[in-house]
Amino acid sequence: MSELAQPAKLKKQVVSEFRQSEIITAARKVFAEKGYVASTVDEIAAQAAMAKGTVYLYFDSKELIYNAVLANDLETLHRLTLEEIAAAGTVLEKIAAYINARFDYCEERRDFFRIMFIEPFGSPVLSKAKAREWLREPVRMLTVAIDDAISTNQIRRWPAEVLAWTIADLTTGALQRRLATMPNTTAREDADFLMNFVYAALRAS
Amino acid sequence: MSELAQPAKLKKQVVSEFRQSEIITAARKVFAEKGYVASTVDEIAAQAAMAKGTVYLYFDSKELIYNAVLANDLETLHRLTLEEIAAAGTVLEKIAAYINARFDYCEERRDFFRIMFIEPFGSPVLSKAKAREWLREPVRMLTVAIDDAISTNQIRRWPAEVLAWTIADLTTGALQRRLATMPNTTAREDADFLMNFVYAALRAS
Amino acid sequence: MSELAQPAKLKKQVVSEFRQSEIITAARKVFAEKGYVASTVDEIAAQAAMAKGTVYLYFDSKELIYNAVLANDLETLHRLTLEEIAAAGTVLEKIAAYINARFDYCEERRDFFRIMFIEPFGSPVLSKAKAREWLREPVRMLTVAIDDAISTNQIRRWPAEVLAWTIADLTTGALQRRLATMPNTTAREDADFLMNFVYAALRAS
Amino acid sequence: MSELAQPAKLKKQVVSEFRQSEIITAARKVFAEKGYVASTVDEIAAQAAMAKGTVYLYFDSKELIYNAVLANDLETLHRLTLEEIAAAGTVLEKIAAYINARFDYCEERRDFFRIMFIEPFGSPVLSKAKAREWLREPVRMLTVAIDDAISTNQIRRWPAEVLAWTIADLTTGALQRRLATMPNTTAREDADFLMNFVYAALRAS
DNA sequence: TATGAATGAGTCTTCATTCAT
DNA sequence: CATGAATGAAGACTCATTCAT
Repeated sequence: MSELAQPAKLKKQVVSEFRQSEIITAARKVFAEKGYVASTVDEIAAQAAMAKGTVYLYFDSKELIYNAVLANDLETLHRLTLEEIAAAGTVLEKIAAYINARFDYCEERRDFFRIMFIEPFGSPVLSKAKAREWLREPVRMLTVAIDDAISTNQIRRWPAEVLAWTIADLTTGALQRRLATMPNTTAREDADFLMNFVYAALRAS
Repeated sequence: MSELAQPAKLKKQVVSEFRQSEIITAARKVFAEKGYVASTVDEIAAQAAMAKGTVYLYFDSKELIYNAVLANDLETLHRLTLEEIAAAGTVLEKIAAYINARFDYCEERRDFFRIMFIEPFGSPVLSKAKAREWLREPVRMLTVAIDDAISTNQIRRWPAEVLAWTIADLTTGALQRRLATMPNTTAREDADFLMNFVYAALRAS
Repeated sequence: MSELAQPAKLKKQVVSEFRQSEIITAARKVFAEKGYVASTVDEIAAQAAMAKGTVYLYFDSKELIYNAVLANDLETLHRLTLEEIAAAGTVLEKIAAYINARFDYCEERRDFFRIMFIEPFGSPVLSKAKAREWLREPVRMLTVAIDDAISTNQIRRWPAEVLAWTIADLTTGALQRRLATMPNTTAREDADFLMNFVYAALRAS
Repeated sequence: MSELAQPAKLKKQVVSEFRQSEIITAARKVFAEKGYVASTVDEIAAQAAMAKGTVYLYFDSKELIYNAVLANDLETLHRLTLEEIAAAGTVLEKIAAYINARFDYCEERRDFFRIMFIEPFGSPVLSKAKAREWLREPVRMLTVAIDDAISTNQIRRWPAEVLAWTIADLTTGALQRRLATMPNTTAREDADFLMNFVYAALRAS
């Protein structure tokens, strides 16, 4: 019985997680199109091809669905970003790693980024402050790398933290622009431009 | 009598405009805190210290209040930005003019900028696309100036339009950061940093 | 002073009554177009070319305006109808008097009749029951005349009261039809038809 | 399983239709008492013993509820009237058919008739003109029958169409009177009276 | 007396959440 | 577990009535 009980429980969990991910996927799409407030649980349920009541079996509220959508991608993005930065060697490579990680994930998860940029920061669900939290760590890694590079005279003496945030801003701005318009440049070109731009500034004597 | 008749009529208009501006001011604050959807006309009325019905005497709908709030500041910002850029001489000065105009107005109209950055682009009222419209003209002016400077070899050969948009991104990003957090740098410092950063990149050989 | 006081007071009354009749005239037009509920006091004031507050100086509520409008015409119509019937000699003439009085007044006071026929009888202001009250007296006069004519064998033996009400129905129906459509017959023709129709029935052996 | 699947779907439809008819029944009563404008959706919901939201599950707006109420009975009445007239042989029988059809349905559907007679013709939902539309066809049938009878000298030479409308007026008037007062005559007596009255007029030499 | 700006109660409609089946 | 019908709280907007000028 114990041999069966465990798997049974696991199976149940697996099913539950599968349902949750179905809902998250559906919700991501809906939220990306309309934003949090304008999206209805009905639409999410329809998109997930299940009944509204079923959605509430797996999430206690619309807000928690939203949080789950964000947490899901935000954590992945966060982890990827950190890994790429950590793996990079020089400060320039680390900066490139940051920019590329964001661009790559944006390509892959267009809907998620749309939500990130759509959502008001007065929203009940995603305070811009909280979103900024998630940037703090990669930015700190860049800051450290920049500080390091400055102290070894590899790059010009800039205020490291502000510079790191600025790199984040540049990246965010470029991605937003890509999402909001029909861009006539490729993501690669945009990313390359950003890197060249930053490099140029850093090396400037 | 004719001396009195005219002012009487004017007085009415003045009062009406004053009421409208009271409402706009109140609405700006409320919208800045909660965004368009989460704000209620009741709250706006309360903030303006008048009854809901009174608000509807001066604006036909919540959406029109919102439009008025934005139009009011957006046009001023737009005009100021264009004027400053036009008045500036060199490309570097024009870039500085753009950045400074935004920073100055942001200091002055913190609530307005909050709305600008809060509002979802799926919002019924302010599509991000439309907001971007307002940037198009100043960006074009910068683009022209940059192109010009490139062709006379004053600055390094960058893709002018992308560069101009990037400058806008940088500015927007820095302002957003200031609004979202309790900044420990002054606006002046932030603006100066941005300009130095851009200058450095432009001059880079 | 007493010589002046009286006329002064009278003058005031005259002005007041004039104002009231201005409002009644305006209200009659508005009510005729939209019915009681859909008409606003604003519209009535505008039609009367005075401020809304002024209207409330002379009437305490919208409902009282409505009552005044009806009372005004209803009493006139009532009086006219009774007079005409009383003045007529034979039963046939009395019936003709009833029909003609209604047709004539409808021509003259189209708006009033519109209101009479527009207004729902669940309306807070004019219960159909009350409107029917006003018919009771002329109908009774017809009933008496009919009874009389029957007892002297001038006309066929009909149930007098029902017949009288039926004559009223016929008249009302014809007038409603005239008001609701663009009639291609004259009022005279319609009235004559009704009279012939009734006469035919009465004389039928 | 297929035996069960079908009925399951049908059951849902049946329930839905039952709900709709519950709402229509409740709404008919409320509208009959107060007219369209003065009736609130809250009252309809209360009368139907359900929550307001439930009403909106089955009808998209108050106006559509009203339309459903009318369509429901108006079409039935119309169909019944036409059938009865068509089934009748002589012109007198056709006229009797018209009058009887109306009287019968009025007995059966008192509330519906109340609405028909209540509603202002300035109402957004039932213009008197539209209500008159529904009379056009039965009246035309009577007109044809009358014309026919005249050309074969069965009845006196009356203007056929006006006569037909007059018969409709008589009927409507009598029904209104019955609804507005506590009649001390039976419907049968009233209907018989009308028919005798019309017959008398028609046969008059 | 005349004005019309101000008020706020009342109505339709939407939608997150619950719960009986 | 799954369903989706039912609920009712909340919000935009209207308009009869009041009142300061």
